[in-house]
Amino acid sequence: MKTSPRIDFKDALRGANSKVTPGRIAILNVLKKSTSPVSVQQISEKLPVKLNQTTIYRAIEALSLSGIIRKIDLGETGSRYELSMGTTHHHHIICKKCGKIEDIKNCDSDELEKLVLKKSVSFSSIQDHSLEFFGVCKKCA
Amino acid sequence: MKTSPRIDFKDALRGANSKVTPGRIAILNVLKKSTSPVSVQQISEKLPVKLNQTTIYRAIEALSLSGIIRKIDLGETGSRYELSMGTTHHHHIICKKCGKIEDIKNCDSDELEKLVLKKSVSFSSIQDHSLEFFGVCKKCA
DNA sequence: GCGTAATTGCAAGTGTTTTGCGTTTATGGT
DNA sequence: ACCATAAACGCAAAACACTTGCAATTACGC
Repeated sequence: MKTSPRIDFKDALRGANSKVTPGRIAILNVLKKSTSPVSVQQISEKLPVKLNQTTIYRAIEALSLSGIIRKIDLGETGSRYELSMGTTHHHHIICKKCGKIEDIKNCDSDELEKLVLKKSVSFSSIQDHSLEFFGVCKKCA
Repeated sequence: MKTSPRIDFKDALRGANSKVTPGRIAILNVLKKSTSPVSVQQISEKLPVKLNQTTIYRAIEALSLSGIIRKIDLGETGSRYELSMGTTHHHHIICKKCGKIEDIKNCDSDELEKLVLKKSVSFSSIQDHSLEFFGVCKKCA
């Protein structure tokens, strides 16, 4: 009997050699509740307990490095973050009018990376890629 | 007899209802000379005549809006810019070690956008996308 | 419980981009 | 060529995103 693939933040933190602190758990819970990538500002606002912004930045850095969360760049001034564990690599589509963000899943990214590597003249490996689409959502159309 | 598709910055500016000023021409020439997207800082340094940074930012904004240049986001702190006119849409691959940036051309982006639009549940159109790859170049491998 | 290294808070600093405002300049009409 | 005027510019200051140094606190293995 398989246990359901529940996300255990404590285990994830321990696995990353990070201390389990209330602040980090709180940040991860904010990301968990969010349906799309959130900014540092938004994380700060949604936190049930106030955390110093330096602490948030440092937590985010640690969580990013250990792969628990993912940094998302949408061409805005600041970066956004989303939970990485428990989710597969995916892309986003952003409405240029209202800012709505939707996930795009099941794109064959491996194929894409292979193709790009073949086209490149001076690269030997690809580790990652970011692919973001910008358009207009149905509500704004 | 076809005239070669030379880039005329003055015409482009006039076509965008922008004044033709030495500053803007200078900025465009910096971008023209550059082989990869450049930061505002880099633009400022490469300028043959010193321009106030506010002026650079405002020029960049105008040039972006009129589609003469393109904003490129590589997950760094600031944004980069490249000439849009005279080039076709393309992607980039960035070396995580040395920062080298190479253009990736001839990716079938239209196909990709069509596919993504089909997968999306709440979007009705796609205007643009950004696709950046991160890896290691041969020199750094 | 205790010791220690990791984490946090605070204050200050850096880098990027924006805003307000008064001056200068490009350009269309004469 | 001149003039009017809207656009562009320079300067100073501010807003915003993020980083750093350091001292105080806390998680966690023993």
